[in-house]
Amino acid sequence: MPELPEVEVLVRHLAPRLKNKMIRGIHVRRARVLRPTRPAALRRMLTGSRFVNLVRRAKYLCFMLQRADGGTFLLIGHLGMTGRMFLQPADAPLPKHTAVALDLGGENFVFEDTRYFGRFTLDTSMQGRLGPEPLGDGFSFEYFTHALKRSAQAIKVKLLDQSLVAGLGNIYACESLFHARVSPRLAACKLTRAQRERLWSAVRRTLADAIRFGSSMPLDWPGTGELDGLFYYGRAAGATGPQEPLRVYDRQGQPCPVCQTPIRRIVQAGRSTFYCPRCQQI
DNA sequence: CACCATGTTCCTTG
DNA sequence: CCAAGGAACATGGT
Repeated sequence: MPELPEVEVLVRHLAPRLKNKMIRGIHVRRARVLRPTRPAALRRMLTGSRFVNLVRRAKYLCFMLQRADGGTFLLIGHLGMTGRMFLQPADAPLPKHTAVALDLGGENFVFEDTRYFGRFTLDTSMQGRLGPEPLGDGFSFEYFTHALKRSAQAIKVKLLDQSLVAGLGNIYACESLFHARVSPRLAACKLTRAQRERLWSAVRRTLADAIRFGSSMPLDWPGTGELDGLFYYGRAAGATGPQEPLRVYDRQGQPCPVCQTPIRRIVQAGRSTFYCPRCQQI
């Protein structure tokens, strides 16, 4: 479900709603998502702590908490493929695939994840392996050029490498390559300067546009509404608005929005890639 | 039954 | 040592 834009929109939604709230208790229904933190350790740290801030790093949610004694620490969340996080009234039943729920008094903060690939942990070690934020200053054109220079791997696969640039997933990697008119099969070191410039810009524009899109409508955070679809941005009941602006992802066989050539699906590094074979030639 | 799914990590192979 | 590929994780949809 979540790539950088979905996590960003979620963080903006949750941050003001969690700020200063105290955790009264914690239910761990699926200890696997805590790895390597143990349930007792998480309970000891969280119970009695308050949320002081929430920020996004790549696809991770970084909850900053403060204990009663004043000490602060980080809780790291990741939505995996199917995770959701939302607040619901204390008397509402927890969803079937609730992994963790935090008792905030009048409401529960729920981490629900059908496939349980997500994380809810005190382990921060993955942060050191992440590349720069694609929308930040660290992801300069010079950095991008240097990072692609010596790799013969397909550019699509490189865009999914979180140590190169952190936050792109399968959807936005495909969409960015389409916007840049670069073939996903092109070896990273074979991109021309013009192609690198287009792709560098397209990555940033595609992500920024998705954040804007996700921010522009009321969203169905628990995903229980009928309009919940492929994407995190299931519209809240009764909401109207533009269609999700994906041009090639999950559209194999459908006409390219630019040239009408059927969109093609191939497999790279075990993941589907969608592209227009005419607009994105090698 | 088959195959597919927004992600990450681990293991094997070269 | 590194790069690349594949399987595993777990559940549900088509």
